[in-house]
Amino acid sequence: MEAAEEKMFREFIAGQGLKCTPERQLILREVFSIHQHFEADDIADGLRRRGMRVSRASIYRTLPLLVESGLLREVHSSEKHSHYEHVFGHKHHDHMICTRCGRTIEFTDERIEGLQNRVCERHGFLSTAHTLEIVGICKECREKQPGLPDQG
Amino acid sequence: MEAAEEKMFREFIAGQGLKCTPERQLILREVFSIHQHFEADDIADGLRRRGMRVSRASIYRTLPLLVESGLLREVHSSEKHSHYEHVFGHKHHDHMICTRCGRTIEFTDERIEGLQNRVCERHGFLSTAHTLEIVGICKECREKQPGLPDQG
DNA sequence: GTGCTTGCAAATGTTTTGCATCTCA
DNA sequence: TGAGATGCAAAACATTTGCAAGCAC
Repeated sequence: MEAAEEKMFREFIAGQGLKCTPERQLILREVFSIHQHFEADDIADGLRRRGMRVSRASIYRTLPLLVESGLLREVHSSEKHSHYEHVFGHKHHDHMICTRCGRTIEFTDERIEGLQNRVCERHGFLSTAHTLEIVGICKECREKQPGLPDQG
Repeated sequence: MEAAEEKMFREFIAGQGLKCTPERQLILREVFSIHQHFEADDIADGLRRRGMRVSRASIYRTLPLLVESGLLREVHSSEKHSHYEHVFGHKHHDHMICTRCGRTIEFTDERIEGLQNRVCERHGFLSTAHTLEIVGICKECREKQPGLPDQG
Protein backbone atom coordinates (compact mmCIF):
# COMPACT_ATOMS: atom_id res chain seq x y z
CA MET A 1 0.00 0.00 0.00
CA GLU A 2 1.19 3.44 -0.88
CA ALA A 3 2.58 5.64 1.85
CA ALA A 4 0.53 8.72 2.66
CA GLU A 5 3.33 11.09 1.71
CA GLU A 6 3.54 9.49 -1.71
CA LYS A 7 -0.13 10.07 -2.25
CA MET A 8 0.22 13.69 -1.18
CA PHE A 9 3.16 14.25 -3.45
CA ARG A 10 1.40 12.58 -6.34
CA GLU A 11 -1.57 14.86 -5.88
CA PHE A 12 0.59 17.94 -5.63
CA ILE A 13 2.52 16.97 -8.75
CA ALA A 14 -0.66 16.33 -10.69
CA GLY A 15 -2.23 19.54 -9.46
CA GLN A 16 0.72 21.46 -10.86
CA GLY A 17 0.50 19.77 -14.22
CA LEU A 18 3.82 18.05 -13.60
CA LYS A 19 4.77 14.43 -13.98
CA CYS A 20 5.27 11.63 -11.54
CA THR A 21 8.52 10.04 -12.64
CA PRO A 22 10.36 7.10 -11.08
CA GLU A 23 13.23 9.43 -10.15
CA ARG A 24 10.92 11.69 -8.18
CA GLN A 25 9.44 8.73 -6.38
CA LEU A 26 12.86 7.37 -5.50
CA ILE A 27 13.89 10.72 -4.13
CA LEU A 28 10.70 11.03 -2.14
CA ARG A 29 11.15 7.59 -0.62
CA GLU A 30 14.75 8.25 0.23
CA VAL A 31 13.81 11.55 1.82
CA PHE A 32 11.22 9.87 4.03
CA SER A 33 13.54 7.03 4.94
CA ILE A 34 15.87 9.47 6.66
CA HIS A 35 14.54 10.37 10.05
CA GLN A 36 16.73 13.31 10.76
CA HIS A 37 17.91 16.48 9.08
CA PHE A 38 19.59 15.96 5.76
CA GLU A 39 20.97 17.80 2.78
CA ALA A 40 20.88 17.18 -0.96
CA ASP A 41 24.00 15.10 -0.90
CA ASP A 42 22.65 12.71 1.70
CA ILE A 43 19.92 11.78 -0.73
CA ALA A 44 22.43 11.24 -3.50
CA ASP A 45 24.56 9.05 -1.24
CA GLY A 46 21.63 7.06 0.07
CA LEU A 47 20.33 6.29 -3.37
CA ARG A 48 23.77 5.44 -4.67
CA ARG A 49 24.36 3.07 -1.76
CA ARG A 50 21.24 1.19 -2.71
CA GLY A 51 22.32 1.06 -6.29
CA MET A 52 19.67 3.44 -7.54
CA ARG A 53 21.10 5.96 -9.88
CA VAL A 54 19.49 9.42 -9.88
CA SER A 55 21.49 12.44 -10.94
CA ARG A 56 22.30 15.19 -8.53
CA ALA A 57 20.56 17.61 -10.85
CA SER A 58 17.29 15.77 -10.40
CA ILE A 59 17.70 15.84 -6.66
CA TYR A 60 18.33 19.55 -6.70
CA ARG A 61 15.30 19.97 -8.94
CA THR A 62 13.05 17.80 -6.78
CA LEU A 63 13.78 19.07 -3.29
CA PRO A 64 12.21 22.49 -3.95
CA LEU A 65 9.10 20.69 -5.21
CA LEU A 66 8.90 18.82 -1.93
CA VAL A 67 9.18 22.06 -0.05
CA GLU A 68 6.50 23.68 -2.20
CA SER A 69 4.24 20.72 -1.63
CA GLY A 70 4.58 21.20 2.09
CA LEU A 71 6.21 17.83 2.68
CA LEU A 72 9.58 19.25 3.61
CA ARG A 73 10.89 22.38 5.15
CA GLU A 74 14.27 24.00 5.17
CA VAL A 75 16.06 24.35 8.48
CA HIS A 76 19.39 25.54 9.92
CA SER A 77 20.01 29.18 9.28
CA SER A 78 23.69 29.29 9.99
CA GLU A 79 24.82 26.39 7.85
CA LYS A 80 26.25 27.08 4.44
CA HIS A 81 24.01 24.85 2.43
CA SER A 82 20.38 23.86 2.59
CA HIS A 83 19.18 21.37 5.17
CA TYR A 84 15.74 19.85 5.25
CA GLU A 85 13.43 17.93 7.54
CA HIS A 86 10.08 16.21 7.08
CA VAL A 87 6.96 18.12 7.79
CA PHE A 88 4.43 15.44 7.02
CA GLY A 89 4.03 12.89 9.77
CA HIS A 90 5.99 15.01 12.20
CA LYS A 91 4.47 17.35 14.68
CA HIS A 92 5.72 20.85 14.18
CA HIS A 93 8.68 21.60 16.39
CA ASP A 94 11.46 24.10 16.85
CA HIS A 95 15.16 23.62 17.47
CA MET A 96 17.83 24.30 20.01
CA ILE A 97 21.27 23.86 18.50
CA CYS A 98 24.36 23.34 20.59
CA THR A 99 27.39 25.16 19.27
CA ARG A 100 29.74 22.93 21.25
CA CYS A 101 28.67 19.46 20.21
CA GLY A 102 26.36 20.17 17.29
CA ARG A 103 23.47 18.34 18.90
CA THR A 104 20.00 19.47 17.88
CA ILE A 105 17.24 19.35 20.46
CA GLU A 106 13.69 19.50 19.20
CA PHE A 107 10.99 21.13 21.27
CA THR A 108 7.50 22.47 21.01
CA ASP A 109 5.75 25.08 23.08
CA GLU A 110 2.09 25.64 22.44
CA ARG A 111 2.18 29.00 24.12
CA ILE A 112 4.94 30.24 21.85
CA GLU A 113 2.99 28.98 18.85
CA GLY A 114 -0.08 30.80 20.10
CA LEU A 115 1.77 34.06 20.59
CA GLN A 116 3.26 33.79 17.11
CA ASN A 117 -0.23 33.52 15.69
CA ARG A 118 -1.27 36.57 17.67
CA VAL A 119 1.64 38.57 16.31
CA CYS A 120 0.61 37.56 12.79
CA GLU A 121 -2.97 38.56 13.39
CA ARG A 122 -1.88 41.86 14.80
CA HIS A 123 0.06 42.59 11.59
CA GLY A 124 -2.52 41.11 9.22
CA PHE A 125 0.15 38.62 8.18
CA LEU A 126 -0.90 35.23 6.83
CA SER A 127 1.65 32.79 8.13
CA THR A 128 2.53 29.75 6.06
CA ALA A 129 5.49 28.54 8.06
CA HIS A 130 7.91 29.56 10.72
CA THR A 131 11.30 28.68 12.06
CA LEU A 132 12.51 29.20 15.57
CA GLU A 133 16.09 28.28 16.31
CA ILE A 134 17.81 28.89 19.59
CA VAL A 135 21.56 28.47 19.50
CA GLY A 136 23.68 28.05 22.58
CA ILE A 137 25.20 25.38 24.78
CA CYS A 138 23.34 22.25 25.79
CA LYS A 139 23.01 20.80 29.25
CA GLU A 140 25.57 18.03 28.69
CA CYS A 141 28.22 20.41 27.39
CA ARG A 142 27.61 22.80 30.27
CA GLU A 143 28.04 20.00 32.76
CA LYS A 144 31.25 18.89 31.09
CA GLN A 145 32.61 22.39 31.35
CA PRO A 146 31.60 24.12 34.58
CA GLY A 147 32.17 27.81 35.01
CA LEU A 148 29.96 28.89 32.14
CA PRO A 149 27.59 31.72 32.93
CA ASP A 150 24.00 31.05 33.89
CA GLN A 151 21.05 31.76 31.64
CA GLY A 152 22.19 34.66 29.42
CA MET B 1 34.88 61.02 17.87
CA GLU B 2 34.91 57.30 17.50
CA ALA B 3 31.62 55.48 17.08
CA ALA B 4 30.65 53.17 19.92
CA GLU B 5 30.71 50.10 17.70
CA GLU B 6 34.27 50.89 16.69
CA LYS B 7 35.31 51.03 20.29
CA MET B 8 33.58 47.72 21.00
CA PHE B 9 35.23 46.08 18.04
CA ARG B 10 38.61 47.46 18.95
CA GLU B 11 38.25 46.05 22.44
CA PHE B 12 37.13 42.68 21.16
CA ILE B 13 40.03 42.55 18.71
CA ALA B 14 42.55 43.47 21.38
CA GLY B 15 41.06 41.00 23.82
CA GLN B 16 41.61 38.23 21.29
CA GLY B 17 45.20 39.21 20.68
CA LEU B 18 44.34 40.25 17.14
CA LYS B 19 45.18 43.41 15.27
CA CYS B 20 43.17 46.44 14.38
CA THR B 21 43.96 46.99 10.73
CA PRO B 22 42.65 49.72 8.42
CA GLU B 23 40.86 47.05 6.37
CA ARG B 24 38.95 45.83 9.38
CA GLN B 25 37.96 49.35 10.28
CA LEU B 26 36.76 50.07 6.77
CA ILE B 27 34.68 46.93 6.78
CA LEU B 28 33.23 47.75 10.17
CA ARG B 29 32.28 51.24 9.06
CA GLU B 30 30.73 49.99 5.86
CA VAL B 31 28.76 47.38 7.78
CA PHE B 32 27.36 49.99 10.11
CA SER B 33 26.56 52.40 7.30
CA ILE B 34 24.09 49.90 5.86
CA HIS B 35 20.85 50.03 7.76
CA GLN B 36 19.32 46.86 6.46
CA HIS B 37 20.22 43.25 5.90
CA PHE B 38 23.26 42.70 3.77
CA GLU B 39 25.61 40.03 2.55
CA ALA B 40 29.36 39.86 2.05
CA ASP B 41 29.16 41.18 -1.47
CA ASP B 42 27.25 44.30 -0.46
CA ILE B 43 30.21 45.29 1.65
CA ALA B 44 32.61 44.67 -1.21
CA ASP B 45 30.42 46.75 -3.55
CA GLY B 46 29.97 49.57 -1.08
CA LEU B 47 33.65 49.89 -0.43
CA ARG B 48 34.51 49.68 -4.10
CA ARG B 49 31.99 52.41 -4.93
CA ARG B 50 33.74 54.70 -2.50
CA GLY B 51 37.09 53.83 -4.00
CA MET B 52 38.29 51.88 -1.00
CA ARG B 53 39.89 48.66 -2.02
CA VAL B 54 39.56 45.73 0.37
CA SER B 55 39.76 42.17 -0.90
CA ARG B 56 36.81 39.86 -0.71
CA ALA B 57 38.95 37.45 1.28
CA SER B 58 39.37 40.04 4.01
CA ILE B 59 35.65 40.66 4.08
CA TYR B 60 34.95 36.97 4.40
CA ARG B 61 37.54 36.79 7.12
CA THR B 62 36.22 39.79 9.01
CA LEU B 63 32.47 39.14 9.04
CA PRO B 64 32.81 36.12 11.31
CA LEU B 65 34.83 38.25 13.71
CA LEU B 66 32.01 40.76 13.83
CA VAL B 67 29.59 37.97 14.60
CA GLU B 68 31.85 36.61 17.32
CA SER B 69 32.18 40.04 18.82
CA GLY B 70 28.41 40.24 19.05
CA LEU B 71 28.14 43.23 16.73
CA LEU B 72 26.43 41.30 13.93
CA ARG B 73 24.18 38.34 13.64
CA GLU B 74 23.31 36.05 10.78
CA VAL B 75 19.74 36.00 9.53
CA HIS B 76 17.57 34.45 6.79
CA SER B 77 17.42 30.71 6.99
CA SER B 78 16.16 30.00 3.51
CA GLU B 79 18.58 32.08 1.51
CA LYS B 80 21.54 30.40 -0.12
CA HIS B 81 24.26 32.58 1.28
CA SER B 82 24.84 34.32 4.58
CA HIS B 83 22.97 37.49 5.42
CA TYR B 84 23.72 39.70 8.37
CA GLU B 85 22.21 42.50 10.40
CA HIS B 86 23.48 44.77 13.15
CA VAL B 87 22.98 43.74 16.70
CA PHE B 88 24.62 46.68 18.40
CA GLY B 89 22.39 49.73 18.56
CA HIS B 90 19.38 47.71 17.47
CA LYS B 91 16.92 46.20 19.85
CA HIS B 92 16.59 42.48 19.35
CA HIS B 93 13.78 41.65 16.98
CA ASP B 94 12.39 38.83 14.91
CA HIS B 95 11.21 38.75 11.30
CA MET B 96 8.13 38.14 9.23
CA ILE B 97 9.06 37.60 5.61
CA CYS B 98 6.54 38.00 2.80
CA THR B 99 6.94 35.41 0.08
CA ARG B 100 4.99 37.56 -2.39
CA CYS B 101 6.83 40.86 -2.23
CA GLY B 102 9.94 39.97 -0.27
CA ARG B 103 9.22 42.60 2.36
CA THR B 104 10.66 41.92 5.82
CA ILE B 105 8.68 43.09 8.82
CA GLU B 106 10.52 43.31 12.09
CA PHE B 107 8.72 42.68 15.35
CA THR B 108 9.38 41.98 18.98
CA ASP B 109 7.24 40.22 21.49
CA GLU B 110 8.43 40.19 25.07
CA ARG B 111 6.17 37.31 25.94
CA ILE B 112 7.64 35.14 23.20
CA GLU B 113 11.12 36.06 24.38
CA GLY B 114 10.14 35.13 27.91
CA LEU B 115 8.76 31.77 26.89
CA GLN B 116 11.89 31.03 24.90
CA ASN B 117 13.95 31.60 28.02
CA ARG B 118 11.68 29.28 29.95
CA VAL B 119 12.10 26.55 27.36
CA CYS B 120 15.87 26.95 27.64
CA GLU B 121 15.78 26.76 31.40
CA ARG B 122 13.64 23.68 31.27
CA HIS B 123 16.25 21.96 29.07
CA GLY B 124 19.25 23.32 30.90
CA PHE B 125 20.22 25.03 27.66
CA LEU B 126 22.33 28.18 27.77
CA SER B 127 21.05 30.36 24.99
CA THR B 128 23.44 32.68 23.21
CA ALA B 129 21.18 33.75 20.37
CA HIS B 130 17.98 32.90 18.62
CA THR B 131 16.23 33.42 15.33
CA LEU B 132 12.51 33.45 14.80
CA GLU B 133 11.31 33.86 11.25
CA ILE B 134 7.72 33.64 10.18
CA VAL B 135 7.17 33.36 6.45
CA GLY B 136 3.87 34.03 4.75
CA ILE B 137 1.95 36.79 3.03
CA CYS B 138 1.89 40.33 4.31
CA LYS B 139 -1.15 42.51 4.81
CA GLU B 140 -0.58 44.59 1.67
CA CYS B 141 -0.23 41.56 -0.57
CA ARG B 142 -3.31 39.96 0.94
CA GLU B 143 -5.32 43.09 0.29
CA LYS B 144 -4.08 43.24 -3.29
CA GLN B 145 -5.21 39.68 -3.81
CA PRO B 146 -8.44 38.87 -2.00
CA GLY B 147 -9.63 35.29 -1.74
CA LEU B 148 -6.65 34.07 0.22
CA PRO B 149 -7.48 31.95 3.25
CA ASP B 150 -7.65 33.45 6.70
CA GLN B 151 -5.09 32.78 9.40
CA GLY B 152 -3.71 29.31 8.61
C1' DG C 1 61.21 41.72 14.83
C1' DT C 2 57.42 38.54 15.12
C1' DG C 3 53.19 37.06 14.27
C1' DC C 4 48.92 38.33 12.56
C1' DT C 5 46.95 40.17 8.00
C1' DT C 6 46.48 41.16 3.45
C1' DG C 7 45.71 40.32 -1.53
C1' DC C 8 45.84 37.32 -5.03
C1' DA C 9 44.81 33.43 -7.38
C1' DA C 10 43.71 28.83 -7.20
C1' DA C 11 40.85 25.46 -4.99
C1' DT C 12 36.61 23.85 -3.08
C1' DG C 13 31.95 22.75 -2.72
C1' DT C 14 27.23 23.55 -3.69
C1' DT C 15 23.73 24.55 -6.78
C1' DT C 16 22.14 25.81 -11.49
C1' DT C 17 21.76 25.44 -16.37
C1' DG C 18 21.98 24.24 -21.55
C1' DC C 19 21.14 20.70 -24.34
C1' DA C 20 20.24 16.36 -26.47
C1' DT C 21 17.56 12.53 -25.34
C1' DC C 22 13.90 10.26 -23.27
C1' DT C 23 9.29 9.36 -21.19
C1' DC C 24 4.99 10.07 -18.72
C1' DA C 25 0.23 11.39 -19.35
C1' DT D 1 2.67 13.16 -29.44
C1' DG D 2 4.19 16.85 -26.86
C1' DA D 3 5.23 19.12 -22.59
C1' DG D 4 7.91 18.12 -19.09
C1' DA D 5 12.08 15.28 -17.13
C1' DT D 6 16.45 13.29 -17.10
C1' DG D 7 21.60 12.97 -17.17
C1' DC D 8 25.66 14.92 -18.23
C1' DA D 9 29.00 18.23 -18.29
C1' DA D 10 29.93 22.89 -17.99
C1' DA D 11 28.89 27.11 -15.71
C1' DA D 12 27.91 29.95 -11.99
C1' DC D 13 28.42 31.30 -7.35
C1' DA D 14 29.81 31.74 -2.68
C1' DT D 15 33.35 30.82 0.31
C1' DT D 16 37.95 29.09 1.75
C1' DT D 17 42.82 28.52 1.58
C1' DG D 18 48.04 28.60 0.51
C1' DC D 19 51.45 31.62 0.11
C1' DA D 20 54.52 35.53 -0.31
C1' DA D 21 54.67 40.15 1.04
C1' DG D 22 53.24 43.75 4.32
C1' DC D 23 52.13 45.92 8.54
C1' DA D 24 50.52 46.47 13.53
C1' DC D 25 52.13 46.18 18.00
